[in-house]
Amino acid sequence: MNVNDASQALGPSSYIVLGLLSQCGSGTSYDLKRWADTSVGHFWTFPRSQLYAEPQRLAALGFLAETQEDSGRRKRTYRVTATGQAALQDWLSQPAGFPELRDLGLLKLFFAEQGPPEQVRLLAAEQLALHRERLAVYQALSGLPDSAAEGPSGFGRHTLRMGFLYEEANITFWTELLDSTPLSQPPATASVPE
Amino acid sequence: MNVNDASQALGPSSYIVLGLLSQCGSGTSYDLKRWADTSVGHFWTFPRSQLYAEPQRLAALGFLAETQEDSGRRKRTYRVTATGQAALQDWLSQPAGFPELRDLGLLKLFFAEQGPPEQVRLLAAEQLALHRERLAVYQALSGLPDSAAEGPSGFGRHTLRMGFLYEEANITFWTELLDSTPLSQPPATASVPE
DNA sequence: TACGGCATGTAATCGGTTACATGATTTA
DNA sequence: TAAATCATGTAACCGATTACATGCCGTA
Repeated sequence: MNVNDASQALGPSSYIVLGLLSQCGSGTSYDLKRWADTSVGHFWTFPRSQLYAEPQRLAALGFLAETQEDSGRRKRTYRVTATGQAALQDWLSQPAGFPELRDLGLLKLFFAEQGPPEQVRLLAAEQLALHRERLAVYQALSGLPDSAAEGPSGFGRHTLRMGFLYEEANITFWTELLDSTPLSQPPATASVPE
Repeated sequence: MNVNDASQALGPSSYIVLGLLSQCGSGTSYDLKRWADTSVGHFWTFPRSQLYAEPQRLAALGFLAETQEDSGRRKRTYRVTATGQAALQDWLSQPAGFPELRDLGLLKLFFAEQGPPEQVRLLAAEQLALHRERLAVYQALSGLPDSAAEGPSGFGRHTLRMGFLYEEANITFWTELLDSTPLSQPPATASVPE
C-alpha cells in the first residue's frame, strides 16, 4: 500500500491532526484540542470528539504511533510515524482546489434579497458586528511577537494576514449593504425637497 | 409541533431547497439542481443526490407538498406549503452566526509555512490562478442585465458583490505571498554587490 | 473532603458523499 | 437506430455532530 495511492483519501481533519502532531512532536487528544483552538481553529473548527476518533483512524493506518499510560486514565499519546510524515508531505504537495465561501449569512441574504428590507438590515447589522469583533481579535494577535504568533499555538503570519483581508472584505460588504438598504419606516414627517 | 420549536433544526441544504422552491413556485429535483447550479451553487455546493433526499425529508415534515406523475418515470414535483414557508421565514429571521473560512488552500499553507518555500510558491500559484478565473466569471455575470442576474437562476446583486470582494481579497493575498516567498534556487551565477 | 473545572473518553445518530442503476430524449 | 446526453432515482458507507459518562486535581 503506497502513500501516493489515492485509495486512502483522508479528510481535512485527518491532516489537521497529522500536521499539528508533526509540528509538536507528540501529544494527547487534549493537547490537539488546545493547539487547534489557538491556531487552525481560527478558520477551521470541528467538535472536540473528532480529536479522539481521528488519531485512532490514523494509528490504524500506521500514520501515527500510539503509547498508552499504565496509570489511572491510561491516556493515549500519539506521534507521527515516517509513513505519516510522508502522507502529510504528499497531501501538502497536492493542489488544494477552489474554496467555497459557504457563508450562512450570505445564504440567508440570497434568499432574503427578495423579501422585506428590514430583514436584510437586521442580518447586515449582525454580520457587521461579528466581523468587526473578529477583526479586533486578529488585530490583537498581530501585535504579538513572532515567537507567540508562529508555531503550533500561533496563527501563522500568512494565515493571519488572510484573516485580516477576509474580515475587511466582509466589513466593506455588510457596511455597503446596510447603507444601501432603505429603512423600513422612513419618518413620515421628513420632507424630500425636489 | 411549532415552527418556532427549535427541535427541527434543519440543515442549510434543507433551507436551500425550501428557498429555491419558494422562489420558483414548484419543481422537480432536477429543476432544483439547475437553479442551484446557477445561483447559490457559486458559493455553496453539495452533491446532486442531496436534492433527491432533502425534499423527501421536508415533505415528511409537512414543509413540502409532493405530486407524482402517473406516466413513465413517475417523477416527483414539489412545492412549499404554508408551514414550509413559515419555517423558511423563521430561519431567515434568525441570526446567521460567524462564518468560517474553511479554505483548504489556507489550511495547507498553515502547515506548509514551516516547510520549503518552493511548496508555498506552488500553492500560491495554483490558488492565484483559480481565484483569477473565478473573478473573471463574476465579472462576466455582473455584465448581465438585472433580469438575468436576479431571481432563482441569477446570482443576486448583493451576493455577487461579496463574491467579487472575496476574490479580490484572495488575489491580493496570494499575490503578496508569491512576491514575498523566495525562489528555491536563486541562480548561483548571480553576484550580490555589497 | 466537597466542589468546580479540567481532562478523557464512548455511543448513537444523521447528514453528506460516492457509487450504482436505468429511463427518456435528442442527434448523428 | 445507435450513441450520446439529459434526467431520475436508490443504496451503502462514513465522517461529523450531539449526547452521555466519568476520572483527576487544585482549592476553598
